[in-house]
Amino acid sequence: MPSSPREKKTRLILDVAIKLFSQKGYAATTMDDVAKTAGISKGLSYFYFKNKEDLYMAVTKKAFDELKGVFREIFKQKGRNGLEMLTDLASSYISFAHSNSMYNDAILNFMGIMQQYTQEENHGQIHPLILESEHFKKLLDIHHDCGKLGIQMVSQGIKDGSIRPELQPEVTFYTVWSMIIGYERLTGPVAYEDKDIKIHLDNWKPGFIKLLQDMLKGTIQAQKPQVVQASLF
Amino acid sequence: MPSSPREKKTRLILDVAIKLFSQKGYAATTMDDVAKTAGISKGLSYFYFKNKEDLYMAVTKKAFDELKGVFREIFKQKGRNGLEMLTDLASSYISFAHSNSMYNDAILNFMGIMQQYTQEENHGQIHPLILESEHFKKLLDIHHDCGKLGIQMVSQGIKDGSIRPELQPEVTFYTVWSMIIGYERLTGPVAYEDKDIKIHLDNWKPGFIKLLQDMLKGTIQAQKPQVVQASLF
DNA sequence: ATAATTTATTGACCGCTGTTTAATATATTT
DNA sequence: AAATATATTAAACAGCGGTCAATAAATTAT
Repeated sequence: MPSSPREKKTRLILDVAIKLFSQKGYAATTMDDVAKTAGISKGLSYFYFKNKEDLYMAVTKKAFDELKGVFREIFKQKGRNGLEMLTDLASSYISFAHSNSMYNDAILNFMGIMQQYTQEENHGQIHPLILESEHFKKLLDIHHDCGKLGIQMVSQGIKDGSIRPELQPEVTFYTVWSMIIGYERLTGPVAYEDKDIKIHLDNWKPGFIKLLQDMLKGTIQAQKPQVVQASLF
Repeated sequence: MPSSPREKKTRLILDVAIKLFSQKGYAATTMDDVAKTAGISKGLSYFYFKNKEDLYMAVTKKAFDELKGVFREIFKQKGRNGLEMLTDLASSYISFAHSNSMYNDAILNFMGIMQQYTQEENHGQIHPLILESEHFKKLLDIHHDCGKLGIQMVSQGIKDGSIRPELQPEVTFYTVWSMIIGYERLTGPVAYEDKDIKIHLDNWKPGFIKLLQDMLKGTIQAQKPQVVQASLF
């Protein structure tokens, strides 16, 4: 890791951006702000990053790098079946999103852009500079890598019998992923008291995880989970 | 419905905003744009709406009104069990979001704001003018109404035996709601071709719905669904 | 070593856009 | 008809993203 002076300064700006976005949010953070905090002129920021969105995409890439790390960490641990992996994934993502809500926002934002990107009719709504961003292209790949890892977890679960066999791994994973993403969007707002119906959702998570597991185990309780790797212990 | 001249002009601006936001997106639509298209001066827009975000909140309220309509429509139909209602809800929301992606964006955006709103540490990140917006307060209520209707659907399903009885309606509904919200965020991006793993998700929806139903029916297949109301036909 | 060229860096400036405001016209009430 | 409240406008303001010409620093070539 030689880390050229150029890379160093890029990182400096990036770190400042991460800090400020976390503190004040993306919209409320100005480019003057970033430059000032980094101790450089505003113009120089635009030498290292094409524009504000490009900087945000760089931050988003950082977020996805960490997310992919979570996926890989879970996947590489031995002695656990697919169901346990996916349970862990849900749990870990929730922790991840809570400990770093700015990263979560960035990920969700990117998914929104991707959605428009894949819908012809709304293609033009995306700021053209985003699509040119090098980071954006990389992000498409990283996102896809996460998907592949998740699908492999489901496949693993089907093999080891912890997940019911008739499911299609791709469909199943993305359904699980939907749940997780959606949970994060709702997890705060739902804790809203009411007179008519008592909503006790301070601890919604266990019920959520339970439902997720039941969905994966399925209606047929026939086959017993057989751990593929007893391994190591 | 007297519809005073003031209400009329408010509606006019709102309709123009809906049209422009749908065409160009919220960010790319300027207030000059809105005013010009509505045939009024820009300053007048600020007489009817506090600011741009307030206008967006008004648009978001329209979106939630329609959404609540979907919830109520499904709930009031007789002769259907809870599971069918929730299945229909998922299906209808997906259609709703596809036919009007701007409304979907507005709803998702609002959920993001709510999330920050309920997290003390990020409270300050919300633009203070949003919280002052009359529409924002109303939105909190409408969102809650939707939640109540959804919870009642689950309760109904437990009563009529179409949903497994040990579930907590609140937790279950919000888990279902998470799935739906998450699905919409992912539904485009996922259709991404790959060499290693073939992902055929052009028609992910049926699998998604199937998993949702299985989750609700649960592992115990014992009791047969008994339709509560045969009614009317 | 020195010239030439590429890479960093600055600060001033531009234009757009959300927002405000003073002035004014129109409608409503007294 | 006066007084008051409601609409409406045009101009101006301020902040921010983004650009650019000038220049300094570093690197390469001669």
